[in-house]
Amino acid sequence: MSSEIRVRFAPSPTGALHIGGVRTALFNYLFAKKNDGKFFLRIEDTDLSRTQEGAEEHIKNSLEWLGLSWEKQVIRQSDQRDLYLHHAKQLIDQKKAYYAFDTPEDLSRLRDELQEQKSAHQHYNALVRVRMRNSLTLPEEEVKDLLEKGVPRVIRFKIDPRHSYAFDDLLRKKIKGHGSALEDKILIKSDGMPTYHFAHVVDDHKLGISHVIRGEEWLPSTPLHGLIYKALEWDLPSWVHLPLILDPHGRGKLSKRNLNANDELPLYLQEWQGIKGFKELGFLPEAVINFLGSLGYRPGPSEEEFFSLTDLEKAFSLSGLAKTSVKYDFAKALWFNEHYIQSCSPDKLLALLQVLIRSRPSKDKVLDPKLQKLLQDENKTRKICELMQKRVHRLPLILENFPLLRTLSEEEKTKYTADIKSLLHNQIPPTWKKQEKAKRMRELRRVLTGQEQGPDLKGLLQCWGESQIFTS
RNA sequence: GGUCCGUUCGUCUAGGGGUUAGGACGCAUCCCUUUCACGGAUGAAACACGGGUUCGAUUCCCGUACGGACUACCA
Repeated sequence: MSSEIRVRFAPSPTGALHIGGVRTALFNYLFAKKNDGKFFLRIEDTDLSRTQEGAEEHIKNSLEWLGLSWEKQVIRQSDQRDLYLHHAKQLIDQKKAYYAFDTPEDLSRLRDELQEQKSAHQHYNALVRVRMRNSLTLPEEEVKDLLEKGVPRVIRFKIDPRHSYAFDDLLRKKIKGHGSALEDKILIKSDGMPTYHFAHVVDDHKLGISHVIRGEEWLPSTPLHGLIYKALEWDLPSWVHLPLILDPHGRGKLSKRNLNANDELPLYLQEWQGIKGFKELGFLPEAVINFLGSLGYRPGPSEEEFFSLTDLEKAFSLSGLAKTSVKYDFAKALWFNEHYIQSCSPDKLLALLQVLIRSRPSKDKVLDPKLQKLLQDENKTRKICELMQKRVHRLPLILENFPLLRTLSEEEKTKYTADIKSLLHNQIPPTWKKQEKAKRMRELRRVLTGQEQGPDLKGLLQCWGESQIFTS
């Protein structure tokens, strides 16, 4: 076979794609791009009960938003259950796997028992299988009978406890495992669907995957996966286990339940079941790429902090990957986004803001009528962008933080008209003494906006325009 | 409990047998400015611990501690 680089991202459609998964997808994609390889998407929907409506679309939309493209051929595991069954039966014929008829109650009793005995390894293994109901212990006739009657059964992989095994991980040293610490894992569940362990091996082989780049949570089961490859007499892929993204305090894997309710950190790229993602919060895809690409990755000893997807595609190397898990630092994500908002051209920023205004969910706060009026004028909108560009780290803040115009009392109008008119003509009012400019400006800002601080006051006045200021 | 992985400022990291251990985020102070922000400057802040190996270890080896992952007919 060829030495072509072929990688895949294989999420389960059990919910929204979260940023840990996105990062895994990103590194797979980059590795493929850098090496002129192929990047596949595979939907791992072997657990029918957990598959969620819309999740597959959500995953695809998220990747698309970031600009990650995948091979047209998308594999869905639920479409090919016969394939897995075929290979599992092949293993049974070769005595490398066996049928097991234990009921859930049997297994639960077993677990309790092993726990009580404080057994070193609390597994369905070589020590245990000899006293359970399976095709290794039951008479051949009875097994045949049970199978014919359609009694629920699973297919388990037979682990030889006497051997120890070692496999390579490109990021680490050898991954070592002892047969005695491994379990006779289930390959095919009683509903006929394969487990992850079996399905992904079959599919990765079929797709000719050269490198399995996935999260570190799979490291402990990699010896099992290697053993399955060997049992099937297939070539092993190279493994790369990416360190995990931990919650901000490093207390555990980043997940919804690990976050405090008041953390308000986005976990998704795009909205899912009412929870806003990076996109809805006003992040640019460039910022998210840069942020995720800097979590556990450095392009080299360069001190450059900013890189685009294209930069990464050109330069990506596995040697830049860190071995240590990283904490989710949202402040850094905001900083990247601020940078990319600041570097937008006026046209681009205007376009982004217009998309935002159009897609604004109705349940969000209603905009101030005066602001709304400004937004109907493209030149005014452009001015708003100009005034706010250097002041926000998320797009919607351009609107949310834009100072509102107070309604002036008649008395105030009389008092400030001359000053306002001067400033509208870009001139400091002639009646102001030089040393009181700051004081006057502050006073005027307070009168007009009710705030002590904000964007350039002259700019604000010109944006609002004379008629709005006085006719309200 | 068992198995596996990891440990450089609070966070992301660079580095690597001899360095003033470098950068970035965040934080603080100052400058700029009509204010805030932006920008600029400066500052505080790290090699988990103990043993080896070595002339010398933060860097290599071994332990310990700590952290994380896994331990489902979930992925």
